[in-house]
Amino acid sequence: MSQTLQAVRGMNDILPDEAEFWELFEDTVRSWLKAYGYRPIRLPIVEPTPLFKRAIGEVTDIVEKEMYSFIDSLNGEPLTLRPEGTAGCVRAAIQHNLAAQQPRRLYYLGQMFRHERPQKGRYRQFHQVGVEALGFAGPDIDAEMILMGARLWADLGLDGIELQINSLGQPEERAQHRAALIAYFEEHAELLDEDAKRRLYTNPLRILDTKNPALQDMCAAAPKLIDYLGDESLAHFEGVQRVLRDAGIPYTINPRLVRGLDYYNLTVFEWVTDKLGAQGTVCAGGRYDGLVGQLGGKATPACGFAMGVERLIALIRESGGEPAAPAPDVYIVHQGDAASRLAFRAAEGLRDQGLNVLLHCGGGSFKSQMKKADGSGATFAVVIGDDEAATGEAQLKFLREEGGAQRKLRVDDLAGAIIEQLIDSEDEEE
RNA sequence: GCGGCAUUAGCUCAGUCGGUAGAGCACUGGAUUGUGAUUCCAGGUGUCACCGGUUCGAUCCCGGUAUGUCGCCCCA
Repeated sequence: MSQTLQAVRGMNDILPDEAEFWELFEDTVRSWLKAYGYRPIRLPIVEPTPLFKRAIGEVTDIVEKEMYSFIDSLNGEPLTLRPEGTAGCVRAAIQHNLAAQQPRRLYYLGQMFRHERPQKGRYRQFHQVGVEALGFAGPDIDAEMILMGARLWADLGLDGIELQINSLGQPEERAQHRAALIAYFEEHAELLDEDAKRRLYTNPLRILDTKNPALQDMCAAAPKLIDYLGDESLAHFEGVQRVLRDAGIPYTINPRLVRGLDYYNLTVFEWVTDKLGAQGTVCAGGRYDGLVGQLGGKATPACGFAMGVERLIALIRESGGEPAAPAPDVYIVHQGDAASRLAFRAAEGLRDQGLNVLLHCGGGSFKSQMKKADGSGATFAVVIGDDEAATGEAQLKFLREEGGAQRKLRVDDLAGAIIEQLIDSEDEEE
């Protein structure tokens, strides 16, 4: 294995077997999004670096140490490979006034980049489906987004994905809580470990997430954000929960659920599985009412979430999902110049009728060609040799049974015969 | 970014107490010079991840690097 000809660490090739599986996944996702009225938006992978600093927050891990940022050597512009999708989506919405007249439901799908240490479910280039709703203020859209998740898991045949929700309140409520929290931790400074000390003034909420057992009792008694929420925030949170209860969606309120990005307020939620090891969050999001204004747009309430495609696909695999390799309807076997010319004509004629056709290329004996025909999974083989070519005919052989029947037909009659038999066998299956 | 474990054929893996390596699957050809999946026969397709050290000799021992993996961190 040469060291120079390798993909960049943490950036994976998705080979055909896997890629077909991805396409099936994407088909499911697109029709699911359509069912909720979401429309696609396609955004650049590269954005100006300041966009992410302003949107995500200067002191977050993402911005501090995980972004692929560089200076465009041709014009000196600071650019960054997008580490998440919301910032770019909001930038586009502001630039094109998307939410000015009416609320918008938008989605996108594509790669994101973060320079983290690769691990299962965590790669440097990874893919997300992002879903954003701009211009909706009430808890109804938050709740609908959560219901969407539940439906998608069902559509994908997944279970055991658990919902956690929390409310971060409004910035001023968070600020009060944060001050109280820092004061509380300062009182217990002698208990704090190095990690906690590092975060004390940058991201004290994260201390609550500690896995250090020595800190957990102290954290359990720390000031709770929910006690700092005002009536409006509490009502919003209750509004979300009422829809969840009506829909019969089980959830747990996780007061320690904090987002890694600064722009969230009010509702935050996460869908988590315990089947993927350390990277168990497959979908997460929340409300970000301040972001549009913060990025220079007219104040617009907003809510969104993102799903990790690699993680969901790993989970589908974990649950026994296997891609059914798509097989052609027909494999055309041929030998000799005249036969080859007739084979091309036959292949295009069959494709005209909507059939999927693999035309054998590369020569070889009938025997080896028949092996490839079988290996392709095709339902039929069409065999054309000198004899058939002389009369404009072809042998049509059914491959999906032992010693499959074979009959000679005019090339122009192949499509009709094949389609007829395909329909018959579909009827039998039903 | 930190720590543990791993890396042998296209794939899944075995093996060599240090003497340059094997199985299954897959693949190629043949068993009827025009027919597959079954069966039989033949074929190894490999820088034993890379670089260096120890040694008469290293795939094996040691060090470094790369990549993967598990956990930490972080997060989708």
